[in-house]
Parts: sequence; C-alpha cells; structure tokens
Amino acid sequence: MYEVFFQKFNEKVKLTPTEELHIQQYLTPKKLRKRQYLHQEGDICKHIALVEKGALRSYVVDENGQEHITAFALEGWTISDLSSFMHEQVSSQNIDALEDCELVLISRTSHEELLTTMPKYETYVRILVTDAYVALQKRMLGMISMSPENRYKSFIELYPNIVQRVAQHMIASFMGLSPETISRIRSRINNPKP
Amino acid sequence: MYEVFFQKFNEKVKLTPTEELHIQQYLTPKKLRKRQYLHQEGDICKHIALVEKGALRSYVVDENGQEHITAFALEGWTISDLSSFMHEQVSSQNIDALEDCELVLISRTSHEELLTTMPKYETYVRILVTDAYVALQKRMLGMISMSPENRYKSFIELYPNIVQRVAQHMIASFMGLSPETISRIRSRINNPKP
DNA sequence: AAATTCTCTTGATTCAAATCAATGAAAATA
DNA sequence: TATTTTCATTGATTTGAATCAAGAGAATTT
Repeated sequence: MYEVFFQKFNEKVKLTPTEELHIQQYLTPKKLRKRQYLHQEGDICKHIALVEKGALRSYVVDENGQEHITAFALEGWTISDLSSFMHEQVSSQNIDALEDCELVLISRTSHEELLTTMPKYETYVRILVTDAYVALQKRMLGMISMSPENRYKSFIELYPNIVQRVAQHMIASFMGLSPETISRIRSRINNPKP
Repeated sequence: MYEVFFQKFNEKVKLTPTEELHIQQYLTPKKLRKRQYLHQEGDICKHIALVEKGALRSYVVDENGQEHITAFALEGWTISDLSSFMHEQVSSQNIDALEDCELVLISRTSHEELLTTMPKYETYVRILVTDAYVALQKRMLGMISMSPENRYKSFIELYPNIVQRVAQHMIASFMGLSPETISRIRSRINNPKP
C-alpha cells in the first residue's frame, strides 16, 4: 500500500520498521480517476501527495484562459502546491490525474506534527525539497541558455517515461512552446536535414 | 559582524542568545573585492555564503563561451552551488562579487555538524530551501507563460534594488534575453506608444 | 457503430526577439 | 588627465517560433 512511499523515503533517510509503522499512522491512501482533481485553484492546498501509481500534472490558467503546465508527477514523485501548503495561502495551481492514480497523502497537520516530533522526517523533507530545487535550477538554466530543440532533446533524455505517457501538447505547455513547435522539432529529429 | 545572518535566521527560526553563540563558532567571515571569485567552475563548492554587505552573482559559461547568469544575491540573501555543495560534485557555476562584499561562510563540515546536532539549524535550512524553491517556481512560471516585457516588469517590481545596482546586460542575461531587447523594453515602458 | 472530440501533423503567414552594426556616454585603467 | 574598455541605445536585417488554418487519424462518448 505504501511501498513506493517508503522505498523513496529510505533512499534518502533510512527508517527502522518501527519508524515506518509510526509514520504510516499519518498517511492516508487515496485513489483518483483519470481527469479527477486532487486540488483546484482557489483552495488552500491541503496535502502533499506521493504517487504510488499513475500520473498527474499541475497547471495554472492565465488571464487569457490559457493553461500552463508547471509539473508532472509519475510513480515515486511528490506533488503539491508547496507555496499554498506551507503558508496556507489560496492556491493558483490545479492538480489533476492524467491516468487513474493511487496516492499517499500527508495532510498539513500530519506534516507539522511529523516535522516537530520526528527529526528523520524533517531531514527527509529537507533533502526532498533540496533535490527538487536543484532539478528546477537545471531546468531554469536550460530555459535561459538553450534552444527549444536542445531543451526538448534533453527533456526526452531525462524523462523518457514522461514522453511515453503524456500527450505531446502537454509537454509543449510544460516547456513553454506551442504544440506545433514540438511537432516540428520531433520531425526535424527524425528526418535530420535531408 | 553577523548581524544580517542572525537577523535572517531569527526571521525563520527563533534563537536564544546561547544558541546564537553556539552557531557563531561554525561561521567564518569573509571579505571579497569587487570582481573577486567566491567560487569557480571545476571546483567543488565548499561553502554556503550569506551576504552581510555587497552583491554577487552566479553564472555558468556555455559551450559557445557565453555567460548565463543564474542568480544574484544582495544583503540578506544566501548564495551557493547547492548541487555541488550537497553532493560534493564538480561545479559548473561561478560565483563572483559585483561589489565589495562582506560574507558569512558556512563550510560543508560545519553544515553537516550543525544539521546533525542542532534541529533548529535543520529547520532553518529546510525553510530557506523551501522558500527558494517556491520563488524559483514563480520565476519558472513566468518563463513559460509571460512575454519578455511583462517578465521584465514583474522583475523590476519584485527586485527594484537589483535593477538599481546591477548592470542592465546582466539582468538581460539572467532573464535569458539579449541586452538590446532589455534596452528596447525599457524605452517602450518610458515612451508608451506615441 | 456512429458521432464527437481530441491529438498530431503540415503548410502559409505574421511577429517579435536575435543578430549585426554603429555611436555616444560612462567607467575603469594607465 | 588621457586612453582604453565597458555599457546602453538605436537602426537595419535575419531568424525562428507563434499563429492561423486545414485535414487525417485516434480515442471517447453516445
């Protein structure tokens, strides 16, 4: 039920069986149907979710009604609107399921309690966020320094599983490009200048 | 000597005078002349630096020899190559002083020791990184969803002090735009369509 | 099974930022 | 102070991604 959660946890911070059982009390499983929302803008983000199975995305809608995908999450990934979750602020993000999902949720109060009572949990969170920050820095560097084509190439290298499972126009949205541009980049990659 | 450091620390996690003294033992002050490096690519990043006074930038140089500024840091900000610092990997970042600086440095061993012996320090780091992550997410959202002009506008709103103290072409580099484009955006803002 | 909606591709056109280039002003250096 | 280098501005041109548009194939819904 929480296999992936504890596998990921143990990769960062080693837990004893007793500690695992203790943490389990704070976790709640949740299933999501494809297209179902985990979280909608306007709400305060109530959970951090770890994906045991399935795929989700988070996105914002701008003033012109255009969607911009800000993140994907597959098995083993964690997804949330941290800004809203941390500061109990109204969220501008939406999170929904791209496939049927099995999640493990940590509520805000559980999170707080674990942080204050269990140093290993805080360590886990610190490492998790640090890794996410480093990954985002890399992505940002690509944004300011690479061409769309090279950015797409490194994306498919880094996340081949996302490319396989997620619609192409969503990857375009995630990269800040039009769907047509991604389509043309792909055909350029397959037919290198004839 | 460590005023800004402890001011920032206490904003996130309240310390007693005794605790401050304890942490102080792990800190080392450092002055940097303008143009001096704190850290160069190829090295393993040895410190986290908090800026007591002055301004720094970090940047990478791509295969074409072009510089891309990835971050600025003014008074009260923290700067480092976290990826290199955390994993003791060779860094691709350079960090240098844009003005004469006074810094507070935390070495890797000090950082480790504080993390394991002082829960409040780990809490501070967790909050610091989380805030940085949230800020970077906002910047990323701007990158994929906003026009260069609107991105520049929100930049000067968010960081007016950077705009005042840092050369324009560096802000261009930070935003992934050419210096000419920033110049033209500025003149458009000042002479709104005649 | 039929109808509808979604998804990707391809072509033509538009538009905005990059590039190339030149100039004057300001700052750094000798 | 004179000289050199860096910096910001402005104009002309090029380039590449966005937009507009149409059509074919898949997937969903009815």
